[in-house]
Amino acid sequence: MPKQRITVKDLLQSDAHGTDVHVKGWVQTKRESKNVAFIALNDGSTVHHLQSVADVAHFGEETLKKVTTGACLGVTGSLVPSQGSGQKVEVQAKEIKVYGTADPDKYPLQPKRHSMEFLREIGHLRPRTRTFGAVLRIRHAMAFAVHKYFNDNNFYYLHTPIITGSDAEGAGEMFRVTTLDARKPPLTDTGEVDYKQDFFGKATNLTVSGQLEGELGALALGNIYTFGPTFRAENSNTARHLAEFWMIEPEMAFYDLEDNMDLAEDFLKYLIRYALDNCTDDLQFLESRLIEEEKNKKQEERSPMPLLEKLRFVVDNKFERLNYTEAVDILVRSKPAQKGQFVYPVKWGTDLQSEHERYLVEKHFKKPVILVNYPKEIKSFYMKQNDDGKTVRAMDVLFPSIGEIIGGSQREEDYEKLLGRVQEMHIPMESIWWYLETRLYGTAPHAGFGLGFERLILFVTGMTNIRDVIPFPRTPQNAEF
RNA sequence: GUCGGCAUAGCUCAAUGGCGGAGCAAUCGGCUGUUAACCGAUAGGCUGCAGGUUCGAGUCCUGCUGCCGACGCCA
Repeated sequence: MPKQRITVKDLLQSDAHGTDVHVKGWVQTKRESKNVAFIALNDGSTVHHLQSVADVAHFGEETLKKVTTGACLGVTGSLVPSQGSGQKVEVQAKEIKVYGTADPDKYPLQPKRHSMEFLREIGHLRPRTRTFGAVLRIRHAMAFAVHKYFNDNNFYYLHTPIITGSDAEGAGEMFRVTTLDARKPPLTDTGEVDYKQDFFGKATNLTVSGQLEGELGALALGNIYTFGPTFRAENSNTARHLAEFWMIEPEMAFYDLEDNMDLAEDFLKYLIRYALDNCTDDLQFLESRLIEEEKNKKQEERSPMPLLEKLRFVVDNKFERLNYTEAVDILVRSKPAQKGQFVYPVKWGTDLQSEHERYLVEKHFKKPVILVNYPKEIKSFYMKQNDDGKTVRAMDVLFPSIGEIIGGSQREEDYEKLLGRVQEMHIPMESIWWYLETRLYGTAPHAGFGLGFERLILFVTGMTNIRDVIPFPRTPQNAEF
């Protein structure tokens, strides 16, 4: 008897008929008739189940009674061609070891479709569903592909701090990190909380972006990227926002905005192609799941194309690139604007609303769009100013249905211009001096961007809520599991 | 945070202001190999919580709580 466990994935590809195998996993369903029971087993290695066949007389009721949906089993048996049509091979069971039963009266997962809302309530068990298994395997593959892409292209993985003392980026509200007694913190003479007595001797927060530190890396190592958790204490309640999410932020010395766009497009296409090449089974499962789900929807609410076709479409087509100013022109002349169908008016100088971005991506161009050269007033202080005095070298990559997937820019490398913006925006020198010094000593043109990892996974998996593409979502009023 | 919607069996959902139901799951039985098996039966409920209107409230009204969707902030 082989002691080594073989995964369901390997088993299903095997043609070593007649050999004994040992497989372990969780029961998805059991179908039983008088003489024979069929146990569908899943071990997380693939979206497919293994069918193991158990002779009722051989095992007896006592054992088979414990084999219920959710139970964990070890099955030893002979790998044989399947008599049924659903699978090529199956395991004719000789021994069944029950590692853990799952009381069928209480186990919440059933062999049926559950709503995503219900599965969020049982976050500790939802990885056992096929849908979450598929999403989590794809998530893993995408994380691996991120590292592979950058490693193959000579980028260094830079670990930027998670606890930070700077509030410079202004990307959003921050979570305070402190060891002070929340009930009676030490106070200064003026009655403020005295963070000099805190653990780090100053006020600290969880990072909202690794970019500023990333720039330090790029201005020494050339090309770097970060890939880590990021925290925003915004009270955002949408299907696209998390309080804790993972962000990928490459930063490149000697890149201008064009280079930055080229990298962003190539990177996204590489990742999606990687999923198409390496996650075929999971993507096919998610695609058919989506088609099934959309049968209940009206024609106009259904996706314009199936998941795999949508992914191939993005890989095969060049992203549309245009200036913010051009985008505003298109929007002003658009049908919805003329008919007054936009909730928000389109005007040069204001940020584009979701409805405007969606119109450009989904109706006008019908493909990903990169918008560049935004008005400086609506963008961050560190972005390189254009000669027109009005715009900065910012870029947003917009994807269908999820909107902004990447935000980036060429950085301002001129010390005086950067200092000017810092002063205009009243950023305290004691929190930003080190950043400014990079422009004082051997400054260089450079650029970078941030890719929201979960937004990428949303797009690749076709899932609709960002809470369902991260194992343990953190959102306002929810830090369960 | 703003606006809107929803809350009924373990799950997904029905029920004109008038006796709370179905499918799935569970339990029991049947079935010669099934594919989210099939057939028969059984059991399962403080209709989210607190008030109010009414002869009568799951249904109408008020408040609270939770969830969902859209929007804002962004990635």
